[in-house]
Amino acid sequence: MRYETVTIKDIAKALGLSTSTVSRALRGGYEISDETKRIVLEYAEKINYRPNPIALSLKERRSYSIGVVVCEIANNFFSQAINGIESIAYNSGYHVIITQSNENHEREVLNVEHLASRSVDGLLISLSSESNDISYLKSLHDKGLPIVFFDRVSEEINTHKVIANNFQGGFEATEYLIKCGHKHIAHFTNAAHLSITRERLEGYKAALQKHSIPFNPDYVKYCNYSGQIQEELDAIVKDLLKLEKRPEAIFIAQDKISTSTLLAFKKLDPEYGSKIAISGFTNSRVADLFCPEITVVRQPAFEMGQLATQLLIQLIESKYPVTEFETKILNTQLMLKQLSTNT
Amino acid sequence: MRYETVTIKDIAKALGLSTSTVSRALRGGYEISDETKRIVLEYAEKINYRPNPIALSLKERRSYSIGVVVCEIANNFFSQAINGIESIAYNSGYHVIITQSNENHEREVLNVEHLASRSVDGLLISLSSESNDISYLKSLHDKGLPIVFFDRVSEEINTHKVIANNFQGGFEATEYLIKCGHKHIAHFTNAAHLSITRERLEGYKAALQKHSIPFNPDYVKYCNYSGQIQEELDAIVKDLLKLEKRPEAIFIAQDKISTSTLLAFKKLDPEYGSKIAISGFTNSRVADLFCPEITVVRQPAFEMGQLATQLLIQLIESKYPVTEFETKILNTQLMLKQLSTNT
DNA sequence: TTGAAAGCGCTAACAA
DNA sequence: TTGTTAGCGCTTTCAA
Repeated sequence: MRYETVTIKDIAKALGLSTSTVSRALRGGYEISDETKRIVLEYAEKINYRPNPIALSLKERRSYSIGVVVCEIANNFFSQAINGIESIAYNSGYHVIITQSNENHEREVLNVEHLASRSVDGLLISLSSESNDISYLKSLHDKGLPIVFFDRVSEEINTHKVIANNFQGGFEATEYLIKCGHKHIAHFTNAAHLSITRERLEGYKAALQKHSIPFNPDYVKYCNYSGQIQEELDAIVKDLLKLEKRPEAIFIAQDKISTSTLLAFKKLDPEYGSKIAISGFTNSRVADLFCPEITVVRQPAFEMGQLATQLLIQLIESKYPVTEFETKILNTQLMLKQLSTNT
Repeated sequence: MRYETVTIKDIAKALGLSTSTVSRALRGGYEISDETKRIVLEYAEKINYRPNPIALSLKERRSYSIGVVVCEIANNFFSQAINGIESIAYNSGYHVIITQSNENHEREVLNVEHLASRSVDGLLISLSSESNDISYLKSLHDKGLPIVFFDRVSEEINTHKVIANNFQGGFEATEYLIKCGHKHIAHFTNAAHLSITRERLEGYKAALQKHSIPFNPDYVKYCNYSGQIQEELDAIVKDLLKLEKRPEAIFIAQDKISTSTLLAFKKLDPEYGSKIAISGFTNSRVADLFCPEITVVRQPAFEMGQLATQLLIQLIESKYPVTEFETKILNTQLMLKQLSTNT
């Protein structure tokens, strides 16, 4: 025994009742006298009785908790999404268990299996950039574990999905740069196979096409670690600097890639770096403070977390197997600068 | 039943053995024939058997998991500390359950009680700024729950503590500003009663005193929500702007307070804001990118997380009640700018 | 209205 | 070497 806890048995013994009577009194069963109920409740209150959720989980095969897997929590998008998740979960009586994959497939699998074995009632997941093969998830899903994808989703599993309008975000961010007069626009993005990567790239391409700017594959750079490793961006920026025609602008598809890019420029060619125009996905509060400034595409992270959680709880609490699934697409927002006199 | 799981019973039935034999085979007990062991292990592997940790927790009254309570995960200091925590915990066979209090006492209590009732084997906690009364923690600690404080600690509970050298950090950050030639130096900090607030304030005062600069209480501003609420800083900056003698510099004790301050200046008086010298505690990677730049005091967050976890696991696994506790103080680092030609 | 007993998955003391 | 049984905390038939 690790440390003292009051159990139903203690109450039963103290009151000269059976455990089942105490149990019924505690959960307000109707087949019990008001008097007994009162006595039990009062005593339980007095000794600060708390039911043991582990025993309940074992019995009910559920835990009133939901598992969350994201690649990293030190990311404004995910931490905001998690706040959205918690806001709904707590109000619906669920606890939230947060885990991070660090963009590592193996860690993702470990996390998911741990969550599943701990009887989470459902799973919210944004895939790691290494996760090509998600058969491990599929088999859990097939066994009946409710799963809702958000942000980085997969076609391989048929369930609810909540994503930002990545195409729109990519399109607007790119078109903004075009409207600023730029024609040579690079694109730094995540690992190639991720859903968000594809969608944002499509938006980028569509904007170029609309304005009759040729697509140049040399301008597209993939980051397998989503900007978490500075060296990755240093190498990419070096590549860029070697190009015959250096771009005048970059559309960056991810928060950390943006900041790592700025840091790389600052280190490798601050002169050029201070002139280049950048637009990018980020949910940072402080992007406004950066030099150079970046024009921000913001995702409704909090709402995405909320919505994903609502859908998940719906799945969990559904009396019948759910067979109709939807993919919710929430609009991104291009944050245009206030044209103030003092910048 | 939520979803299909293989149990030891299934294996026993399939193999015509008793559950205890299977159990022993699985956990490699010596009192078992190699043959039986082989058969069981092979079959378990084949059907992908996973022991049910909930049943284990119920039986052993422990869970091989540790609970973490921080005020917010969207904070570089804490997310780095959590990475340190996870690095040690995983290697020692523990899982980590992360919760956030949002600087809210009630939420902190809920989180801790949930963690405790879920049989976490120990607790790592940095107190919320609202948490004056920690008797709820004390009673858990008295019942035998191992607790290690980090960052924001309390004297009321006698246990291991891991903190940064906040005095030193405050002293160096302030003295740096003094050496830059500033004499009127404000100090923005957290809620007054937090340990980190006291310690950093002492460092600030000591630096002033060393350089014979009088301490002006009007220059010290407390943020009860640690900069998480922009309005709080807007109000403080407004106050500052009204002062007869505006400070030329500010030492800021917290990450979010720094960024919220910069945003407030940008909004309220960008002219003045761009001239003021700022030094502050932050573990952000991107502070270098800010305009104006801030001189950074960095805490060894990752190492603090690691150390706290090592101490906690030591407590958890100790065969005897531990009565000797220590407070580890890790040095902060003042990040001086490379004097480059191009800034 | 209350109690006795079984069972959730697993381990371990005791028996065989 | 293997099986039987009790028990972790709780709920829930079934009996009284």
